[in-house]
Amino acid sequence: MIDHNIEECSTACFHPELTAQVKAAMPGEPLQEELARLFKVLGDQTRIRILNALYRSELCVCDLTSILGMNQSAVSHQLRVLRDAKIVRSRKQGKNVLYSLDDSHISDLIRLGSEHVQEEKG
Amino acid sequence: MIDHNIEECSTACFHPELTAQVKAAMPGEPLQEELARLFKVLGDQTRIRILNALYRSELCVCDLTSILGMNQSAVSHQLRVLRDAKIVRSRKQGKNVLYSLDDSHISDLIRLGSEHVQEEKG
DNA sequence: TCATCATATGAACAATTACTCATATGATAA
DNA sequence: TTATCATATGAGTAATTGTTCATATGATGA
Repeated sequence: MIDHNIEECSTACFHPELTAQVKAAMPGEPLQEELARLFKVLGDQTRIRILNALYRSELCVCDLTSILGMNQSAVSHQLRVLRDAKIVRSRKQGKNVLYSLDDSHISDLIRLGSEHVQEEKG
Repeated sequence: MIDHNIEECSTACFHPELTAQVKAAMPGEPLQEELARLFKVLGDQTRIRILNALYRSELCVCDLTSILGMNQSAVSHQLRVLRDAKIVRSRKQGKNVLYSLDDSHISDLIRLGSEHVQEEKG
């Protein structure tokens, strides 16, 4: 849904050849859309806390409820978001459902992001 | 604003020692909050497209306007979000303002995220 | 079977957000 | 100075989202 009614800068403002080069080198829209969706899922404190917990151990919903200090419904809703994004995986064990991280990339992303955040503070 | 009225599971449901261990090993809340904020900023397709463009070259707002096919106001608003998050940097050159990535961690994050997304497709 | 427990989910609501429109700012050129 | 151009920004709005409440599902044990 890209609007092509661009108000092009009058003359010397923009750099046509550079712009064309960059435009040609850009990743495809579907990839960028999925990438944004991935980051959006990571962009919530509750979900980050869930992932930081699951990074340390496989846990059932009830454990997470206790660790996060949130009610079960809220936790389950966020777990669904993470499951849909294939960031966490679940398996049943009796009455419980155990969750764990689905993908090593995710912990790498969290590690890298944490480094950035920590360095920025200094 | 953590609610401590947790409905603790009756008995054998949750694993107290494990839960305590994980709780103790969790990163501090401020770090997790900032991390979530960082990912939230990355979690928008327009901003991802801006970053993918700036990854390839320093560009003025007008260039970005052309590359993204969006109007100047929308681009400037998103650039502000990125500037506030210290993800991009700007410098004046005549009437133009040139933007570039502020931090190498960001391109690493985008690279890593892209890998994840691409592998997931297969 | 029925009761209970852990988890999942739909609806509703408040808060946030990305875009548009209009206008302001600040630099250059005449 | 005044006009013009590139960019920034405030207000308004539609869409999205995180939480809560109530309820459903599905497994276990009696």
